Amino acid sequence: MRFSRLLIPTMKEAPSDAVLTSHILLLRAGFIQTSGGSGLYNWLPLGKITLDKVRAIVKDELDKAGCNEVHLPMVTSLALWEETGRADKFGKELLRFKDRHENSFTLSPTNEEAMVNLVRQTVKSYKQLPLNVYQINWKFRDEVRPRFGLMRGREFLMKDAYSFHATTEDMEREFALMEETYKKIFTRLGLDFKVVEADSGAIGGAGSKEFMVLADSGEDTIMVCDSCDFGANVEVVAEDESKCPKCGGNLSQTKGIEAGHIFQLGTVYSEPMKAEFLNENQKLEPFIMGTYGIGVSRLLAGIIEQNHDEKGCVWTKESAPFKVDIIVAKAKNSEQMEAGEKLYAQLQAKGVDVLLDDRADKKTGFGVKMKDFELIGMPYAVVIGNDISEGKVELITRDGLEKEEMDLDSLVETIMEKLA
RNA sequence: CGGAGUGUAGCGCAGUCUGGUAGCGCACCUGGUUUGGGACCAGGGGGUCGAAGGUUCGAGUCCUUUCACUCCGACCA
Repeated sequence: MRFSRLLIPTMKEAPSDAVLTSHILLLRAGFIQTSGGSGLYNWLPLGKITLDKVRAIVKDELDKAGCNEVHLPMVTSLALWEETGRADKFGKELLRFKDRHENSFTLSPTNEEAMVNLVRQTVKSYKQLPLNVYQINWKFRDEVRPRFGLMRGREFLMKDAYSFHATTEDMEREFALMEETYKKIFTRLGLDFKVVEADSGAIGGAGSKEFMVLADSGEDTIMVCDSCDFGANVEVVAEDESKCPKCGGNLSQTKGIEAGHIFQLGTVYSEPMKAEFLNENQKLEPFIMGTYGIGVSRLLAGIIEQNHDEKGCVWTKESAPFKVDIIVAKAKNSEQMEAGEKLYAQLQAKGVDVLLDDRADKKTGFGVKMKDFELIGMPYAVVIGNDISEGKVELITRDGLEKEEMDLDSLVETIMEKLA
């Protein structure tokens, strides 16, 4: 895409009410903007592109693991919530309203009931099991205190998956598969993370694990073992405990952002909702369930909390809105502009997501383009400037801001190697 | 929900104590000069000062009420 045609309102100064690094940078770099209410954000073009990239990675790995993507309405009948008693349990966080016929509804904060409803009216036999259905959809929680930008908004994008099984053993197999799948997703996104034992909270069920993006700004405190892979939220391990319950090693405390959470549910939803299937002995049994969530929009905040410097965002390769920013230093110089256009077409032909900074207005000089590149944080920039007459350009790596002079002839090849 | 703050142009702020015609920087528009690190000069547009009520000849400023937002806490897939 062309910078001149994209709405990218970068700012020198951030709104004074933003305190968290990721919040400040995402606002300043023009990814999101406030939308007139606490915890509500407009997703501007760069933010939408990036969110879609992260979403695509989540979808790709889930589909490979055999999950079925579906879409449920954001508006759920309150009657479903009353079947499990969670209408009361969720309290005011559940935003309720009535339609013109005075029927009660809610904006979905999570969808256990709705998904169980989908399955109970579709799946009748053990032969249809196991089944893992998911959606990536906007959720709404009327948080007591929304804060920190995308970290705790009221509206947020969440991937919520639900698995249905005939036996506990099969559910545990799926739980392990989801843990591996989540590890692949977090690894592809370039995140430093830790899987920890967690409390099941309002969702209920037996075992649960959280995927923590390690960051000092995280809202959760976790205990990690220095000699094995054990980790736990302080909710489930005493904070003063110093020995690992698994191997006896030393525990130390750190902070994390909860970006994923997987649960072994059992029948806590299927029983009250009478979601049952016929087993091979022709007997009705409730589904054994698991549920698996990822805060997709929160992941963006997590990526930036972990990857930034004093100049701006440093997106990881798979999350970046564009992989390469072509900076045409003087857009009115036809030699530079033509070289930029040619490189843009070449990279596009190779399937590289590339941004051409073709801005030619007199306010937007070389300095502005560089500052925007650094603030937005694409992995690479190619500067096409005065040396183009000798066939030379500059390649800048955002992480570390290392610059190297390159021959334009071999540039595409070099970039493809770096992106591989 | 408890505690602490803040609301003045798109963003950052001054002005409020001590009432007297609404200001500054950035951004935006016009013209010119610039052009490898957020340029310069000149001119210009944009405001019911969060809202309502009150005091006063006169309120951004004083009083009352209210709303919104932020931070700390409690809460939280």
